[in-house]
Amino acid sequence: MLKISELGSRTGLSPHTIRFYEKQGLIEASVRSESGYRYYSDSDVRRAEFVKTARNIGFSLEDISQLLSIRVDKTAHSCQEVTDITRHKLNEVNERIAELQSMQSTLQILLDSCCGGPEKAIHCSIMDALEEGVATRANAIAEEACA
Amino acid sequence: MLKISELGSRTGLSPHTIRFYEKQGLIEASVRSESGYRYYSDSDVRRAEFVKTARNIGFSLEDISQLLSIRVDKTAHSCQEVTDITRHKLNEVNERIAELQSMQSTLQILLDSCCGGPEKAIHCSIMDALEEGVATRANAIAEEACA
DNA sequence: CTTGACCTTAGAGTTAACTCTAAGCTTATA
DNA sequence: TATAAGCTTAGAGTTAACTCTAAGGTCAAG
Repeated sequence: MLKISELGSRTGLSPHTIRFYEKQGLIEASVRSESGYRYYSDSDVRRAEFVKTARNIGFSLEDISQLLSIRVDKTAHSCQEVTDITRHKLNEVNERIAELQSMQSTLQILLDSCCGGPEKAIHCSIMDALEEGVATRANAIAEEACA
Repeated sequence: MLKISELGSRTGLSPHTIRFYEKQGLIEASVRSESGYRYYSDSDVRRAEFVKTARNIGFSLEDISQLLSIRVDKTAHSCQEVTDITRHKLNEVNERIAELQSMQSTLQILLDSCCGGPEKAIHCSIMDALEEGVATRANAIAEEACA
């Protein structure tokens, strides 16, 4: 049986975070000492490691909560439920990547357009571009949709 | 002179957001009526549009605040200051993209490994992977660093 | 002169996932 | 037996960027 800080070193979670996860219903110490100390069994540790792994991948605590429900009774759930959660997460990630790539390309274009030197910013092409309204990829799509 | 909701339609910002930006010191109405109504001049509108453009690109309000300081007195600032802000943002965006791509590849691998069908989740390879601790790209890098 | 749309303010609420604080017990070590 | 490290709790604070609410004032049209 591990104490909370020991579980912390096993999983890379801080005791604070472990207590927070408990409040969120994700993990629990199966034993409490008389004085109230949390003690974690092997099975508790595996559950905490599952949570940490899912968290590393990028799942939200809400996603993880669903995955944990499946985990405690796998016969009551299908692979499809698991892939649904995973696919949904992948879609979110893909969308966010697309947004960031749009920003990336705009920022790169701005950087390429400017001398970046000690010159006064009066003729700075980045400032000019911001003044004129730079078309991001997202904007371009929105404008196309209007046309 | 435009009223706040008119500025809103010009810029795509809600009156709420415009007031919020004012509280943050980003924009201001150069005229207030006796009754307190905000009235925005052409110059105010251009400033608000500048803010919106920068926001679309992905700059934080803090970044924009700096860009606006440069904007009001370009002779006191250099192109380098502008590119520094831009490059810093690009670095952030690149880092975030790398993180998300790591998640993306892990999620894709998980999805490819699972049947996704109506089968009971007992032998679900995604659940198994989460149980065993999936190595994300970030993890792999961290583990290499330790070895 | 009333209706309805719009404006004002201060301040609270939202989201996610922590992160920390204070005040007080418990436990292990020297 | 001191001392320090570690544990407990409830609850507040953090971050960014909004977003909304309540209570009331203003203005244009009919």
